[in-house]
Amino acid sequence: MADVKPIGKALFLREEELRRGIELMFFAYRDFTGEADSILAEQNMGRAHHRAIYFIGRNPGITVSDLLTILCITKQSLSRVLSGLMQDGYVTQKPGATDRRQRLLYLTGTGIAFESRLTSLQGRRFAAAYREAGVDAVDGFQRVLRGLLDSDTIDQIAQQDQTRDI
Amino acid sequence: MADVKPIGKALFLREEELRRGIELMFFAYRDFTGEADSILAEQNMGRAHHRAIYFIGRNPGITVSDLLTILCITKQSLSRVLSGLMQDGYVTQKPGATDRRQRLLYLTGTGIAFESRLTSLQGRRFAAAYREAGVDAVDGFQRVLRGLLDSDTIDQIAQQDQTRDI
DNA sequence: GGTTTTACGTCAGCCATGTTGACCAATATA
DNA sequence: TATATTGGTCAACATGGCTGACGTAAAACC
Repeated sequence: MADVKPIGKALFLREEELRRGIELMFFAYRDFTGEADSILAEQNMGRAHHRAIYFIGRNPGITVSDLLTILCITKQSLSRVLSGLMQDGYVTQKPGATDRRQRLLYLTGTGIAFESRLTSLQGRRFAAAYREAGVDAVDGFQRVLRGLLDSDTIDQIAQQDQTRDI
Repeated sequence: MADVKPIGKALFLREEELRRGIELMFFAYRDFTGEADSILAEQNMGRAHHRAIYFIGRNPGITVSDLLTILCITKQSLSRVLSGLMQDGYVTQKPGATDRRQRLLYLTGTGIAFESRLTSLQGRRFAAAYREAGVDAVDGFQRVLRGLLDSDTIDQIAQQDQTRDI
């Protein structure tokens, strides 16, 4: 029976492997974010706050519209989160030097400390996974993840890298 | 200057690599789920429905409590989603043969077709990423993702695999 | 056989985070 | 000066998490 339909068997294995990838993505993302989520909850924040803090910390002086482009949410959703973060003293803004309509976003000292706490937590998880899996695995991991991206996202990441390297 | 603090430099590269992982996870997960999200939206469903449909399809006859264990959400959250799915004819339940308190969950024909549509969409994305990245990369990808999991999740996945192989 | 535990459902209400649409102010630019 | 852009804000809504309380049927146990 097993030898009669080698093609069917191959397809079955293929689907099984694809499902394994889908499921691993789900579980890994959940566990990866879960740890940070509980720290955020202590400060009455959610993932939306985390994302804003992370990308402001990563791109100090980023404009609101650039942050919107990265996060792919509406202005209103971001605005709500940002007002909270500014009120609680994690983020400050200052008008753009050339274009004074822009409000460039920065983390405060508190914000920097908090970002660092969250990122090192997630970083430790990654470091452990990388260490277990080995260097070659890390390369493969990143290659596959990049392959999962929309082409828009790829462009966007490339652009961000350029901006940082100036 | 670059040669004076090789350790600092190494740490910088390390942090940069960890951040790259964190960001790739965020973008890849978003893009990976985004495509399915828009199909789900057409049927007035969200990701919660997708997860339920997926895991019921993957484990036909699963009990509500086992599904809760997989999803890690509250009974009430799942209940809301399941009632909707049963009302709309994607899912049916039947009492357990040995334990009649249990309500074993199954996809209907409609449910199977819908699950298949969503999974093949996500599967195609994975297949493309796997193809681009190569076989070794896929192995590395899966090893790193498994390294990101909580130990509870690892046990849980192992147990699911056993159940399916019976 | 009676008690306790388990599996599941349901009602009410809260919160975070996403959405749309409309509208306003300041400023840059053609 | 007219128009476009950047950003904020208000109202209203949906989804999907959560808690707590309570009910019911069936299984398990003493």
